[in-house]
Amino acid sequence: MVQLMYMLDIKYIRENTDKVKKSAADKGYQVDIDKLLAADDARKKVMGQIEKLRAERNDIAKQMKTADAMKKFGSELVDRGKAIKENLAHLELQLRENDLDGRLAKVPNITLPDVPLGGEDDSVEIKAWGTHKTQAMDHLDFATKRDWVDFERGVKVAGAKFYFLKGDLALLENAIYQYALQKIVGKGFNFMTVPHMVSGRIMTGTGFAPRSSKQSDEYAIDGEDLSLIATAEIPLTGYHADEIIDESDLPLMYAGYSPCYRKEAGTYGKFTRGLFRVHQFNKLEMYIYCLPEESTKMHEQILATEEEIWQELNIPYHVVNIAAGDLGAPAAKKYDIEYWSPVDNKYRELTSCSNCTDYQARNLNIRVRRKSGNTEILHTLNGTVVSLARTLVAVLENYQAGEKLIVPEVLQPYMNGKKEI
RNA sequence: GGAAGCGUGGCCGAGUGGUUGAAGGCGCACGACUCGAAAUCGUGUAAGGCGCAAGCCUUCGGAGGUUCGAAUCCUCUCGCUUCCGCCA
Repeated sequence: MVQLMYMLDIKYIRENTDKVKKSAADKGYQVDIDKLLAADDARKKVMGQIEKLRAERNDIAKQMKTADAMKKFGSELVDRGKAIKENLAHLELQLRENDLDGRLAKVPNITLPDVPLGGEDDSVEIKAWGTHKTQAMDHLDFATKRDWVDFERGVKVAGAKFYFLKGDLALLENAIYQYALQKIVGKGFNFMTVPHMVSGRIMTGTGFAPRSSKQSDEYAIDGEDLSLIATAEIPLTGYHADEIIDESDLPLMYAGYSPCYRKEAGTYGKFTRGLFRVHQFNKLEMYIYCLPEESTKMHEQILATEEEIWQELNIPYHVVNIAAGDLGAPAAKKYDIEYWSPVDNKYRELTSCSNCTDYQARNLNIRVRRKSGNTEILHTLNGTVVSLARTLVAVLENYQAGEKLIVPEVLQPYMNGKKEI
């Protein structure tokens, strides 16, 4: 049932070699496409020989079915069959050693035409909203003073970058969650809870590395084929793995809430203080399965929904079209929303939404059945509704009033009507 | 964790060594009937690879093995169900 599925279609790579090479180079990936194509050539050649032998084997089996033939040619056919078996074993070993799949897995998704070239600094601002505040107390100092957060005991219990949220700040996190959940359900997203661990196949299929110890940002469970999820995007992608979905059922819009576990190795520094970059945080994520021709439109819709939230929370932000060099392997295009930090006097990442086109879907074998009856790989997209820890940072920086913190108006219903805490 | 049973196409479900890539049903598509629809009838309908095509090959949870030949027999493995144990 499970076919060989590739990150990118070998046929597509063959027909669009230059485009694939360029996208990989733009993204900064080291992949030798020529070698990959050579491996595919070799594979095809061996496959041809194998198929010829198999055809002969099947033919012999067919002849053997009648008792007559068995009497007449029995031993002759059996001998030929035995010889074929040996040859096949030899050729099939060659095929296994070719490792085309392994090579294909390293090819990243191609980028869409309107993705800027270059690295992190080359991302393009496409919109800015709101009025910047010019001054505020550091969120960690402010929250620590109010006894709202305890990193020291987080360290004692689990290690650096683990924390406890306490009292009104913990309640405020819940209020943000409730507000965002109502918002997204109102938009027609189907809310679901998700497994917080996934198998290696789902992890890699979504585009995350499960346990390649060094680069991996994910926590793997020792002795099990399980990793802690880094985002609800991962189980939400796996949800429809190996399924064929009727065209009339698309788009499928899901929302998942989960803790997100990330090693964040080597990211200590000035701008990662406090709650901004931690090993565990809660996040509400939206996820869409759609027709290939609709993914661009869906991407804009996801972005619009994200913007609506920051406008209602009245937090100044801008939208950035992320440059190729800063895109992960699965994304064809990505928008980040960054809020204006009056503490750091710069924009800092708050949410992110990606169009992964057919990359994740191909890898996990998720297809659409067209009205014509044909099947086709569909497209997937993901976007942050709210990432709670970072949203708290943004609110803490933007809503200070002396010793107190104003509760954003849209959150007050979820804070028992309190206007400040 | 222990025991037993099961894993077949978009879905349900036959099939226990040789025209079975797979009966039957549902669903879906097209056609007929109808003013139109429902119902009914007819035809078609797994996915993937190679090939201009004819056609060939692969796949019956996964990986090995036995055999001239495997959905069917053996081993391992994963999943599901039921019973027992444990427990929120």
